[in-house]
Order: sequence, then C-alpha cells, then structure tokens
Amino acid sequence: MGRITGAEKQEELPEKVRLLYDAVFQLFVEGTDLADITVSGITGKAGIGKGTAYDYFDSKEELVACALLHVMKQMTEKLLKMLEKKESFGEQMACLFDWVENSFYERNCLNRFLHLLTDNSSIGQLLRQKVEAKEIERYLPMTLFQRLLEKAARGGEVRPDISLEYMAYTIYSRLAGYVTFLYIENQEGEKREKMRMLVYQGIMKEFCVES
Amino acid sequence: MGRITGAEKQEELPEKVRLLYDAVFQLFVEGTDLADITVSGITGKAGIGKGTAYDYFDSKEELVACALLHVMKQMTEKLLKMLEKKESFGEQMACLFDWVENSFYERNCLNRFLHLLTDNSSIGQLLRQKVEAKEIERYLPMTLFQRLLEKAARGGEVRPDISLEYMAYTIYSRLAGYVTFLYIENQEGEKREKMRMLVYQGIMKEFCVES
Amino acid sequence: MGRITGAEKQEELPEKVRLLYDAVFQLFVEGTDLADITVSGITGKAGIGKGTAYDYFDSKEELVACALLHVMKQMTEKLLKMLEKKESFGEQMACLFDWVENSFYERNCLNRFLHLLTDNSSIGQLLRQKVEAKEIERYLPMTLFQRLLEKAARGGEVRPDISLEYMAYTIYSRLAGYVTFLYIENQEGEKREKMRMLVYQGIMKEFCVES
Amino acid sequence: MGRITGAEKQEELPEKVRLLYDAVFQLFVEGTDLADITVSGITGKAGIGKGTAYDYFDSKEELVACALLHVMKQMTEKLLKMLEKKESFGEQMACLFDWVENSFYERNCLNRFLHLLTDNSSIGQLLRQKVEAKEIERYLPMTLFQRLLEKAARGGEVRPDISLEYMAYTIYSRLAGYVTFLYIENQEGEKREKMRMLVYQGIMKEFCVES
DNA sequence: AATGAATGAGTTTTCATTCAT
DNA sequence: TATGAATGAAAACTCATTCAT
Repeated sequence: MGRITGAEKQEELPEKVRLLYDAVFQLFVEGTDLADITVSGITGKAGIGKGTAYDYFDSKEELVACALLHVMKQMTEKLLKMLEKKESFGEQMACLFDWVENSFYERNCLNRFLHLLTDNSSIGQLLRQKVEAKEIERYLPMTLFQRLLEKAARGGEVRPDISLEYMAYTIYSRLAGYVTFLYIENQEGEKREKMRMLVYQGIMKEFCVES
Repeated sequence: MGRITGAEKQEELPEKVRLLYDAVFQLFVEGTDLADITVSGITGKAGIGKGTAYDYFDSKEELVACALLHVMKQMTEKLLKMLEKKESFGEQMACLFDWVENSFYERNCLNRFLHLLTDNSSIGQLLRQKVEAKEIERYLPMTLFQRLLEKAARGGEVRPDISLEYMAYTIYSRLAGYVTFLYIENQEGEKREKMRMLVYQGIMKEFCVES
Repeated sequence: MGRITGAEKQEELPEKVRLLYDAVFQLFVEGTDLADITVSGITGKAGIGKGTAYDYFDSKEELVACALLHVMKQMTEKLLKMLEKKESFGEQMACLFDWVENSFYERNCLNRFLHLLTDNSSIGQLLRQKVEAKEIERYLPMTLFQRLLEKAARGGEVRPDISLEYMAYTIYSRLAGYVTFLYIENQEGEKREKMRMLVYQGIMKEFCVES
Repeated sequence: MGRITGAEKQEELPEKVRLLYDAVFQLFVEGTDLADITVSGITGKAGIGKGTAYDYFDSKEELVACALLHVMKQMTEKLLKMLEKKESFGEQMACLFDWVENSFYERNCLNRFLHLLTDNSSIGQLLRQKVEAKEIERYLPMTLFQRLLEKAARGGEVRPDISLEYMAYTIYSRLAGYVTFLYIENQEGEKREKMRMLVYQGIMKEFCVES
C-alpha cells in the first residue's frame, strides 16, 4: 500500500521519493509526454529498483500526479515569495512575466503543465483531485491571481469597478497566451520583448487606475 | 503503405476513411483522452476491420492525426463561412463566442483540441507537422484571427496603431481563457453571460476605434 | 473481451482454444499445481502466442477454469456412455472403479480435480460458478451418483428404505477414499485388488437388496 | 539459515515463531487459499518484521508448512486426549463427528486441510515430507483411525474378520465425505442431523459386533 | 536478534501491427 | 480491397528474499 499522498512537505519526503519526484520532473523537463512516461523510465532515471516505486505509491498515475503536485507546490511557493517582495501590482506583473520566461520555460514546460489542469488524462484528473482534496487550491494560478488582485484592490492600485474574477481570468489568459506565443514563435530578441511589453501594457491599461 | 495524408478533401475521402475519421471524432467528443485511444476502439466504432485502418494509414498516430486535422479543417471552414456573413468586426467576435459556446463545447473538446496544438504528444507533433507541411496554416486559430483583423483594419474598424500579431494573440488568449472558464466554472446562466460580456468588451475596448 | 465461456461444445471450439485447453490439461496431468500454472507456460505448451489466450479469455483464471470445465464435461460424458451400457447397478459400480483406476489415475489427477470442487482457490470458485450458471450440474459426481441410484431404485436393485442422498454421498465418499488410497499406497497388485474388492462389497452390502 | 524444522514442541517455540504460526493459522481460518498467502500478510498479522520470518525459516513454504504441521499436531493431540476419555468405540466415533462439526468447521477448513495431504502444491509436499521425516505419522488421520480400531479390536468391539486398513480407510472416507456434505449443503438443522446419523450408523453397522 | 526498505525476477495483461484468407 | 485472428514486445505490478542498520 502506497504511503505517499502528495501532501508531504519537502523535508518530510523519504530519500527515494525525492529521487522519484526528481526523475519524473527531469523526464517532464526533457520533453517526455506524460502519456509516454513509464515506471521503468522513472526508476531507471532515479537509479532505484522498480519495485521501490510501489512501496510508496499505489500506481504509476499516483506517482506521477504526486510528483507533479509537488513540483507545482514548490514552484508556486518560490514564486509567491518573489511576488511578496514586490511593492506594486505593476512590479508583480513584471515579476510574473520574468518567471514565465525564465524558470520553467524550456521545452514548453509551463504550457504542458497548464494543460494538465484542464485535460482528460488520468494523471490530470488525479492531480486535480489531489489539489481539491488537500485544499491546496491556493497553488492554482487562478487563486494566485485573485490574491494579488485583492491586495492591489485594497491598495487602490486596480480599478474597483471591475470584477476580481474577470480580472483574474484575464491575467491568466494573457499570460497563458504569452506562453503560447513563446512556444510558437520560439525566439528571443526584439520581437519577444515587444510582445511582452504589449501584453503587459494591455493588462495594466485595462485594470489599473490611471495616475 | 498508407495512402492517406490528411490533405484530401471531404469529397475525395474513401468511404472507410470517412468512417474512421468519424469514429476518432466520436471518441474524442465522448471524452476519451488521446493517449487512451486504441486502434480497435476506432475500428470497432467505425464498424470496419482493424486491418483496414492500415490499408490507409501507416500507424495509429497517422490515423488519429489525419482525423483530427480533417475535423479541424471542417470546423474552421464552417466557422469561416459563418464569419464571412458578418458585416462588422464586433459581430464576428460575437459569432466566435457563440461558436466557442455551442459547437464544440461539450466535454472540454475545444480546450483539449487547443492543447494538441502545443503539446508534446506524438499525435500533436504529427498534426502540427501536417499543418505546416500542407500549408494549411490558414486553419490555425492564430491565422484565422489575423485574417479577421486585417479585414477589420482595412475597414477602419480596429485601431491602426496596434500590431496585428499582438491583437491576434490577445483574441486567441482571451477566447482560450473563456474556454477554460467554461470548463472550470462548468455552469450556464447569469455568471457565464456576465463573463462573456466582460471578455467581449475587453477585446472591443482595447482594439476598436471608438465611434 | 474474451468470447469463450466454457459452454461451447467440443466441435464448436476454435482451433486455438482447443490447443489451449489441451495445454492446460497436459500441464495438469504432468502434475503442475494449478497455483503454479502460468499463461506463458500454457501458451508455450500450446505453441501459440501469449496474446492469443487473451483473445479468447478475459484472464488466466477464466482460461484455466474453462479448460477444466471442458475436461470435466468430456470425461463425464464418456463415463456416462460407458455406464449406460451396463445392465446392473453392480456392474455400474465396477465400471466406476475401473474408471477411477484407469482413465484419470496418473499423478493424482482425479483427487486434485475433486479438490477443485471444494477448495478456496480462485480457479475452483470460478469453475463452480460456471457449473452452476450453466446448469451443467449433471456433470458433478454427486448428481451422477444420484442418477444411477434412481435408476437402480426403480429397478429394485437397491434398498428402497435408504435415502438416495445418503447413498450418493456414501458412494462418493468411498470412491474418493479409494482414490486417496491409490495415491497414498501408490501401488498395484494384490493389496490394491483386495482394497477395491472390500470397498466395492462395502457399498453393495449396504445398499443392495439381497438376492 | 532457518533453524526451525517443525519438530519443536509448543513450549520450545520462540515467541516470534509462535506469532508466525498463529498468523498463518488465522489466515487459513479466514479462508485465504494457501496459494494466495504472502509473507507480508503473515508477518503483518503476526505484528513482526518481515525479515524475522527468514531468521527462523528458509522460505515461505517452509514457514507455512511448519505452521500447518504444528496446527495439525496440536489439533490431533487435543483430539486424541478427548478420544482417550471415551469408553467405547461408538462413543469415539461420535466424538469424531462432534469434532468434525465443531472445532474446525468454519470456512471449509478441515476439507482444505485434508486436501493438503494429497495435493501437488509445494506446501503440501513439504508438509508430507516433514510428516514422514519426523515420524510423526501418528498425527495423520489414517494412523489415528488405525489406533482406535486396534484398541476396539482388542476390546472385541469391532468385527475381527475385517482388515484394519480397510476399516481405517472407510472411516476416513466417510468422515471426509461428511465434511464435503457439510460444505456443499452448508446448513444446520434436521437434514444435517439425519445425514450424521446415517453415516454414523453406516460405520457402526458395517464394523461393529452385534450385541 | 529484529527490522523493513529495497530489490528485480517473474507474472499478467494490453495493443499496435502483420498477414493469410 | 477488406478482414480479424494471431502475435510478441513492452507495460504495470507483485512479492519472496536480502541486508544494512
């Protein structure tokens, strides 16, 4: 019987589980589609025995979903810490753009990760179940944006007459769209700079109080 | 050796191929994740022999990619015809919202379809290859939006000072975001009406010349 | 989905199924314990591909249970034909002893087969389900003995004052006990002859009308 | 290297071994088929470490065979003590029927145990080896019956003209048959009472001197 | 002595693909 | 051309056994 649920904190993770999580993440970052991930692939990369995976998890799906949930938590926490240091809503948005570009950009990772939140794969469904069951919805993009906006609204930075939910969805949409742009255009340089600026300004102009 | 490439027109398709395409689409609409689709599942639903699939296609991936490409073409052509009838850019946008809500809405289909355009699955990659190779990029959402915008620009409906590409990505983003909203909130009624209106107005206010 | 249920007649069996049944039976006769039987073992002996087994059966247990059910039917039918030719109850009993000794005697087969009818193994349970579901209880030893006894009772050969059920169980017990004797003593010759005669006479003296 | 052979007396058994034996017996009584018994299942129920089992036994089979051998000894000894208190052969037979009905009746235990004495499972073979090697054949049913019959013969209670071995096998057969009846008919009450009486009388009439 | 985490050989099962008919 | 029975490589998963602690 698997003992790991995905609710464990980084420090609580048994050594082997950490190795398994790392292996899943590596495979994901290398571009392996989740449907093509195998248990031998994971344990091989983790450098441990195949059976060990089943000492901690009930199934391949559980293992992968827990690993991705963990990645999600880690990434969001790191991002949250960075965002908290920012003074203004504008700086927070800029920080989000940086994050989107830098921390998780290779191999279309962020995009594929977002897919997981709304696809029909067994792993995606499991992941979403876990997110809900463990009440860690605060790691979901939409919740993150809502929190930022609430704070900005209290500070009088964003227009009070626009629905928070709409704003959150819009930020989500535009950032996700920017990720798609990065994937499709697949280039650095001026064009990217320009697009980033336009999307950023689009958000700011629509939601921010003019000063 | 498979003879079907996905470039065939609806009328040119052999009967069996049409049956296969329909079966793939049905499975997709029923919610089957592409990773869980099987050749027997397809031929079973199509009511033809399993071997027949290999008379027309070289592999399962080819078959599914061609089927989805075909669906994509059909849908886009239908949509284009509808859009052409609209006089103004605003009406076209409204038409797009209708389409998103009505024609492909069940079971998160549109969302999953969009994923295909930017994922790492073998079927997705094949599909994109075909789109590029056959120069049918005009069926891609981004191209569709660019065409609409070009016409609107010529007609003086949209602001001439904003980059067409940015506008296309923004429309794409916001529509895709609306699709995600529909998936997550999963409800009809007032709330949905309101969100639709907000997203619609967001687009119009940002891009349209005030009258 | 497995298509074979175990209800098929010998002539109706697809070639491969016949090969599978034969292989299971051979393994059984060679002394392999049912718990040690593997699908590769079966298909290897049958000389066919492993996957083929799953074209006809849903699981290993289904395959083995069907094979044994089939053996059971074949054997009982053969035995019934032999018994029908016998004029008297005494001759029928003698025939049963012959059958026990000859047709299924090697490697403790009959004994192990009888175990199947009252054990807790998954195969045994499946086999009994099939026997009941398909209403082929007439192949069960107890039913066979009851039929013989009914006929003998009508013919005035057995005492009318003894319960048929008791007589059937007694015959079953004593024959099964004789099978155990054959297994434990594991020898031919005089001792065996003597035991057979004693068991036979025990039955006849208890149940038959003295002439 | 395992140090336990199955020859140890109850008092000599190390604490852990006693726990292991109890666990095996519990699992058996709960209805677990021996083929489905696992080492973790046993040690889990025993509440001790999995490795500990291998400090005392060389293999799972050894462990289970020793546990069952031990159970067999305990049960037979208890039964023997009860039988010794009985004055007459008839009372002893009645005692055997009681024992069969009461002490080991649930979940078809006695029946499954008897199977072990004549099956082809690795555990069964090991058990029989141990029985022979350790010359504890006196715990086998057949030997038990022979002893009872010898005493009854000396006391003039059973007919002197019938072979002891035949009588032993017959008693064994009829009792085993009664166990099968209990399993198949699975009911208490009148019918069972009647069958018991018939079997009992069958034995007595055949073997006992008329008084 | 006791443990239980770790292992990997071995099992069941699936399914894309082939090919004789 | 169309079929679907047959295949076997590859996958998930189990569990007896070992061994460092």
